[in-house]
Amino acid sequence: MTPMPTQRPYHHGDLRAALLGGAERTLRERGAAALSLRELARETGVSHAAPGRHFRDKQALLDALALTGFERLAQVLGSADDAGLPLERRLAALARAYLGFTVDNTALLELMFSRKHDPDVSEQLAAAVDRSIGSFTRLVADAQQRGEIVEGDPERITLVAAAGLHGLAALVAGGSLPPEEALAGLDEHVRLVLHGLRPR
Amino acid sequence: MTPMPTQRPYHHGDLRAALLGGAERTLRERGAAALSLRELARETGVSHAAPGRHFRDKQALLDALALTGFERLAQVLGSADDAGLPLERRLAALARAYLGFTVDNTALLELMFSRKHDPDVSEQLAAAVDRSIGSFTRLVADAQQRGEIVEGDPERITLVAAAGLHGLAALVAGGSLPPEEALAGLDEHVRLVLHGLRPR
DNA sequence: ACATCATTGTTGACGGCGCCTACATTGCTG
DNA sequence: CAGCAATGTAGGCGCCGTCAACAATGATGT
Repeated sequence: MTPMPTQRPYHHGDLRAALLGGAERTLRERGAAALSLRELARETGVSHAAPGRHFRDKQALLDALALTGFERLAQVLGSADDAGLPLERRLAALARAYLGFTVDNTALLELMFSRKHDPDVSEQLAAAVDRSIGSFTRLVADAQQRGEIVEGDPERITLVAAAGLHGLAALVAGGSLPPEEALAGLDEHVRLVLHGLRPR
Repeated sequence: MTPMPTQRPYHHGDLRAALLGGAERTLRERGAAALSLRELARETGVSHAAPGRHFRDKQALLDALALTGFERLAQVLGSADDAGLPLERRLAALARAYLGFTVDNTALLELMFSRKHDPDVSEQLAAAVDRSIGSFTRLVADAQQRGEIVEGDPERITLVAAAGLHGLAALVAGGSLPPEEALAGLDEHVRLVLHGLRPR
């Protein structure tokens, strides 16, 4: 008979998902630098080479994590966007959602924007990114159509609107800006982006 | 006699500086992940444990690099700031300097904002950061005094002005935004930050 | 049903890494 | 010029990522 009946069967069943889950856990708890494939394998209860069957190398695992990150971000932003809201409140809601995601997933966010991605996955990644910023794109398009914001290349406008937000997110993710401070000043931040720094 | 008269003497002379220089070189050429203390020691012509005499551990070396980065950034921004310029051009010059530094030192910039710094160096680091954003602080203070921008907490105003810029820098450093694109749209970006997205 | 084969897991090994300890050489200081 | 602190060397430890060879399993076609 098998030595230990409580052992999982030889085949795990869904090792890939288990690895991704475990990886995101340590990512959240101890950061990306602390992520080791061997430790991950140990925690998941498989041999140290098992992860290699599902991810060509460590970077492939990180790429997969980044991809799921963008998908979740796209979903968060998508459900936070309410086209019925007045412009300023609509943008503020999006901003709050984005910063909330950042605060809850700092290490993941760093990963998502870290440039080391395999060209193979870059396509999927680019698509996921598009879906993520899609909420901002829609907001800008709507507002322009209603004449509520300046005309001009919508892509650039979106970039201006999103860059400020991403700057805050990057500072928070990097530890240079306390999350509370970023969240507290958000409404004011949105107001200033819309109305500009010049006096009325 | 010594086996090889062309060899450096037993003591290097200024190993610490040599290590920092070599480290920044590989940082620039192959990124932070590719930086290995042993390889660095090899390239510098010392034994693999020699770096340990000057940097407690790898993170200490990275911290020192980040510190020099902030000092150089502060200098770049300082000499790019011309208090005599009209507001918009003055801000644009600062923005261009910041983004230029980012493009020329992408990996270093990532390091500078990466949160993993030893509390011991964090003080020095914070001071260097203050000197870096000092240029923006001064600009905001001057402009407020002249009534050229809105009143209110100068720190928050500075944050709004700098966050948009840092967002662009972070996207460039992370590889999500091509440098040319960021630089090309800079003037427009500055204009929109000052005047806001709302129509006049 | 069952042989065959692709998939998925295991074991063992290799070289590289960061870091530590013990020791060697050098420069400084009294 | 003796002694000591600073600086470099040699070797070893445990961990890492990756690879190759092998084992178990599940799926497929007849």
